[in-house]
Amino acid sequence: MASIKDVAQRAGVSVATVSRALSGNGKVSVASKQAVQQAAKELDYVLSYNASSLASGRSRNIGIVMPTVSRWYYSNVLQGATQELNERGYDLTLYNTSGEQRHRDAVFQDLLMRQRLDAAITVTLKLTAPELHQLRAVKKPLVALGGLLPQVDTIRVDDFNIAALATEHLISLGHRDIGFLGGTDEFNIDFKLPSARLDGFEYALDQADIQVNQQWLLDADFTMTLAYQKVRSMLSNPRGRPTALLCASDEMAFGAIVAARDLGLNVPRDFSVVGIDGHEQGELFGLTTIAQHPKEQGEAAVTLIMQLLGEEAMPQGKAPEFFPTEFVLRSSTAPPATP
Amino acid sequence: MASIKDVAQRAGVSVATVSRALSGNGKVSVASKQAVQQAAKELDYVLSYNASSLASGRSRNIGIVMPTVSRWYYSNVLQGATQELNERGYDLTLYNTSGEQRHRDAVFQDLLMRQRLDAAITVTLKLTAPELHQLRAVKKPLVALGGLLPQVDTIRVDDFNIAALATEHLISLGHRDIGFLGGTDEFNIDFKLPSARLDGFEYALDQADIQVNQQWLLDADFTMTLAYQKVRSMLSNPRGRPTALLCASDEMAFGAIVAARDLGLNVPRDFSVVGIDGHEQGELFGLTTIAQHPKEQGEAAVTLIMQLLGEEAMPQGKAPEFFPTEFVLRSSTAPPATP
DNA sequence: CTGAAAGCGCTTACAG
DNA sequence: CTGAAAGCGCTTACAG
Repeated sequence: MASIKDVAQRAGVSVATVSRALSGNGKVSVASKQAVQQAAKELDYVLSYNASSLASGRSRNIGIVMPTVSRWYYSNVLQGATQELNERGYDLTLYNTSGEQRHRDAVFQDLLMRQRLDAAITVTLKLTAPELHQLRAVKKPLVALGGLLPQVDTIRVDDFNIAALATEHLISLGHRDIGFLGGTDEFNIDFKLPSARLDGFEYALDQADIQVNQQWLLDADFTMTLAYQKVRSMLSNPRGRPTALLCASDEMAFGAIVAARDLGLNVPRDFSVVGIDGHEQGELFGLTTIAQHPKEQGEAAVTLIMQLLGEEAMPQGKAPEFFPTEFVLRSSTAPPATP
Repeated sequence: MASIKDVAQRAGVSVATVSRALSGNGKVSVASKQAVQQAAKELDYVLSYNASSLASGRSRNIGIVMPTVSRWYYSNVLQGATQELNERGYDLTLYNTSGEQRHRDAVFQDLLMRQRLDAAITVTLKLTAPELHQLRAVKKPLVALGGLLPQVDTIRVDDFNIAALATEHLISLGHRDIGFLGGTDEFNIDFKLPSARLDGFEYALDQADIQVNQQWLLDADFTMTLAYQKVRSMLSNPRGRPTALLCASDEMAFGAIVAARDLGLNVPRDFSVVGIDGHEQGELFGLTTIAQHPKEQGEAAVTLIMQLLGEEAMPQGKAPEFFPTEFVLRSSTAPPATP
């Protein structure tokens, strides 16, 4: 591999001039610049970023840590973040904490600790105290997406109010028998969000003087398949079923809709369903939902990182506390059929 | 930040010994090792990977380039690859070529060219000649997943035979009026796979002396939503509709099934549907499909990379030409209703 | 605008 | 088992 020395020699200038010509830092005469560029091209010169980073102290590399990448929310966050970063000439290094504990430990103890990053983004991760300590030891900017980390800049939607709003929508349509399909405890441990959504749901019911029916409080793993089973079972209960259901994710809402249909129920006439997410497939299912725009959340995290790195101006005024969401009214909700 | 010098000083040894103790390369006495580890811990020492990589020539960092990450196939490949890499103590750097051309150029001209990688994986990318030249200039191992790159180790499924097999399944059930829902030209340009699937479909029909009905050759963008529209339109055609449909992706097959149901058709009695992918939701839709295990493809790509890097032993015998797939028979296919 | 030189923080023959 | 030292390939004050 040609190094900067080879280029300098061929162009008849010093390595300092090559560095300046190629990086754009500092003044270089047009003639030198051209000579350098030509020499670099002829030699297929490729800059060593390790050397460059070591010398300059900047890596132009951002880390992102998430519990999985193969789910809708995460892959969309990643799509947004990677596009924004690549566009700015930054690399994105991906860390996945899924799998065994040993695996997660490796990420925090080794991978993230190697100073290759200018900053890091964590997505819906609840870190242990030692993990947070380790992350801080790197002394780089940190942004949390979705989860709430102590003393870390956070971008997140208002889960409580989203759930309350969706519930109020159902109540205002006339529903009083309303179920909730949230996440299992497993998810609450890591993400904390399903419980905020449940809280919002219960708050809205309480405000309307409606009792929560414990039988209609379900949980699943955010997938369509398990949601289908749970909802189908609930709807088959001969002792009564709700007329509406709030789901903590759109994919679970799809499962709920399919389950209702398979039982011969008409959605929304016999059974209303609301989701939370804004999944593309929601259109096909006619799903009423609250869109949270994960791709834009990923972009926003990158923008915030750039501001913390001083690469971009801080916005004037105070940052909004919550990332904006949007109520999307479609055909899966309607007043309950009059008995 | 504490550097290796600080650790050496505190532990009362040389930097060489610190390096050996922490990396595990070379012999170190137990006493020295303990002193070093303790000093490192007390100082919150974090290794600089840039310095380490520069000195050793190895980055322990693999690049992966894909056209998007927010689609089922890609996010699963990524999930498999990142898990395998993290487990081996490797980083994964993600490049996304979606978006504007300028963006794609940036990835190939700048990001990938910076020698930060030990190797790279491209996923279903058809590279231009200059792009391939640039990638080669880096002189690192390269593995192609899904696409076929000249003179590059490739992992891919046998698209032609998969499609032929699925088609033969329908023919053997008694279908003769069979449609195909593939990818639009846009996808063929980048990926090349939809056309291989179409070829396999046509081959199977030809073998059975069945004429291809051009009216039933549809294309979409691999999403459920557009597939729904296309299939619904085809099924509504008063001049006749097929009794079965092969879809080049499971998500499109879901759209097809929903479209048929919305028109009052029974799947599979009135209309059989086969997919290609092995999407988790297939179970819920009862979709007969051919599973291609993208997560495992991602893992296999990593294993191959490790072999090329000499980190793992090459397998004995010749590598199989194609990545294995699996026929999954469920309830979306049946003999056509007798007219 | 340009070059010589120090320095970024490691790894690794080399000699002992 | 250990240390002194060269070297990895850049960037960037500094002096001109």
